[in-house]
Amino acid sequence: MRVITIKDISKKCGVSPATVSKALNGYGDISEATRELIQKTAQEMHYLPNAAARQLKTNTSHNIGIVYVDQTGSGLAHEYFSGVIDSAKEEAEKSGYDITFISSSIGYGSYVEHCRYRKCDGVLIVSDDFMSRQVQELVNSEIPTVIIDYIFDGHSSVLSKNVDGSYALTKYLIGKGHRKIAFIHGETTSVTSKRLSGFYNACSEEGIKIPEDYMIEARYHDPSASAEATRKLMMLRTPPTAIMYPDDYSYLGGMMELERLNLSIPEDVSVVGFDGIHLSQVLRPKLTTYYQDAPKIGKISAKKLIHTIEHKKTSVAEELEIPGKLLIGGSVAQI
Amino acid sequence: MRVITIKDISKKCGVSPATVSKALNGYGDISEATRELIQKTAQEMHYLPNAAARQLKTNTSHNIGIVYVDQTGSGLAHEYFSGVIDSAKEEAEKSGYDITFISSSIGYGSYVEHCRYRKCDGVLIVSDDFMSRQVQELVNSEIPTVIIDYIFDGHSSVLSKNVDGSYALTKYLIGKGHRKIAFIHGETTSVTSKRLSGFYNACSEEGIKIPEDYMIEARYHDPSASAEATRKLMMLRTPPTAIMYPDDYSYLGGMMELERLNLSIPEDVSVVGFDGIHLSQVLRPKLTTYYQDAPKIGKISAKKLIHTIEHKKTSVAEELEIPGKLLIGGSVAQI
DNA sequence: CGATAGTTCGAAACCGATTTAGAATAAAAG
DNA sequence: CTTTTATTCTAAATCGGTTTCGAACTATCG
Repeated sequence: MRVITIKDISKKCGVSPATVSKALNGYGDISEATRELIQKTAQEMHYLPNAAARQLKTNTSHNIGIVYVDQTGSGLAHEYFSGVIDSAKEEAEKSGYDITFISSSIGYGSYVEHCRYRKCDGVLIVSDDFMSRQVQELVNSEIPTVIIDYIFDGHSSVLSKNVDGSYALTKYLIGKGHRKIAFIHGETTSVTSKRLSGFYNACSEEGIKIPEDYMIEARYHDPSASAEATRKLMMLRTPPTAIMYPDDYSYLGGMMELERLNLSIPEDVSVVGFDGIHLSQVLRPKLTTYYQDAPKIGKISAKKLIHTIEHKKTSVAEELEIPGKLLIGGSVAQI
Repeated sequence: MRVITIKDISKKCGVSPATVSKALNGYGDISEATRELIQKTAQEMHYLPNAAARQLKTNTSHNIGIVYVDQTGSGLAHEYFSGVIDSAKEEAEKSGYDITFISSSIGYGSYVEHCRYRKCDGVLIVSDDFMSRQVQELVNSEIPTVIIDYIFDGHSSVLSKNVDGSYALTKYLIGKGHRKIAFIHGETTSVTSKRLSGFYNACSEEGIKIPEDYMIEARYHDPSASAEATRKLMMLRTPPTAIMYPDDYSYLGGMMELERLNLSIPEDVSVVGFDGIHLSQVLRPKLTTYYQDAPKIGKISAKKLIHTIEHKKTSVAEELEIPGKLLIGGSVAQI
């Protein structure tokens, strides 16, 4: 049998299509009796609204785009981002929104155009590269956006309590007796500057002065960049006794490099990460790191985005900070 | 300014909307001159077709659904599945297909209904649970499907060369002198039976008889199931010298359990996994495992699905086997 | 009882494209 | 110069809903 449309129901019920539409969409000017009849009939006939028709007329798709750009090319394999996306998806679905990936812009001029073509009601931006023209253009477009792990003025962001996280890690290291602490930090972004200030706060509280060559920039999620930074650090006249990595994934590069240099963790050098992905907890020694609550971040950002979509006028931009947790492993030695 | 429609272009060019549509879609009955004019104008005006309108009329969405069910609840965090999905996405986008997640059926009766509502031209099924009614229903629907890691009669599947993989692993163990090999294998599925036959082939070639209690079923991607199985195995009067795990992720459970039992790898017991996810290669010792070419699997399945969609009548169901690779780590001892 | 208000419903326009069937014109043939 | 054929274009229907505005009817009120 053909696909059931609103017209089929209207015939069966002896009412007009307009009435059916209203009955199904909870309009007030339909009597209880006909509403029930129509709903029952729709059920019986396995009626399924036509998303395209609805979208065409209402100009909303109940679709959320996810822009996920991963410069390092490891795809969805980043556990942290995967976690965020996955839980955002779940949350969105609860409100009847589906997820469409806007990762690529092939065939369209840009992300914005891709979103417009698919009429995404809103977009979640999870990216490694917020500086790209395409992302900028998207953020400045008419499409509601929520941004993960980055701050754009006048837009809502969701991120971890980065200051706290990095502060906690630093404090922990200091508590273990470390004074010569190196920080391999990510490229300059709003997140990085927060982590830096957490770091400096902790240091200055303890009266510790960090030499300049202990601070090295290395791209997030890029093990080889962190490997190189690690090498540089350990080559210094006075190498650090502890290294903070931009993230757990990057730490893998450091780990390998230390292996190559025949240095063992934590005997020769202590390390901490950031993210608390599953991976970090199965390494030996277990990595001491700051857990970012990816599920919560995803959930909150979906909620915020949907709220923004559905209350365009009243909704205001917010910067939402989600608490994480210090995970203590065995990667830091007492000295 | 408003969104540009085909009508705006038609006005500007002094032709009918019909002509514009045809010019833009490569119909033959349009003169070169007008076609060029129209295309240029469309460019200039930043025309973007309305996906909904097109979909409504043509009844195709250029949208591919991905059903990803993850019973274990770890979401997209499974690196293998993430890899498959990610590369399928990339491939699909090359052909102008977008990806919509059909993971949930909340708000719809079922996956099929969800797909029908969004008018997915086809569906990629990546699941932990192919026995579920919903998946069955979807596979038996009118919607073209390609299935990852499972075989449904009359449908296309893409999977690794499981027989070879498990054969290679077993052979490797035997080559290292192992005779007492236990196999913690996944639940009964087409994939599992292939892996079992690869295993038995290798064993019988070498004249090795595996006792029944060396064969334990444990759910795929369930570390705790594998942990329990590991415990059982090591409690046997004559425990195995080597254990094969259903997959790398499950191995983590085994790893922890062996740690708890104070057994070291590979000195006390040798282990191998299956999947070759990144994780397995940063563990120490590095896990010996069979790498499944997730990117290739994703790519091929997207290709096959799109081909099926675009050549419904001529396309035939295929079972595509993608070769993987034995990754030799340090988790197997010579005895 | 006529006027007014309130309920319930339907006609019709509309969203933006695609596509069929045929019109108009030009070119070729007789 | 008429007829045929090819070429290029358009009118109009259509996809399946939503929504406005008014019609029809019933109930309420003075």
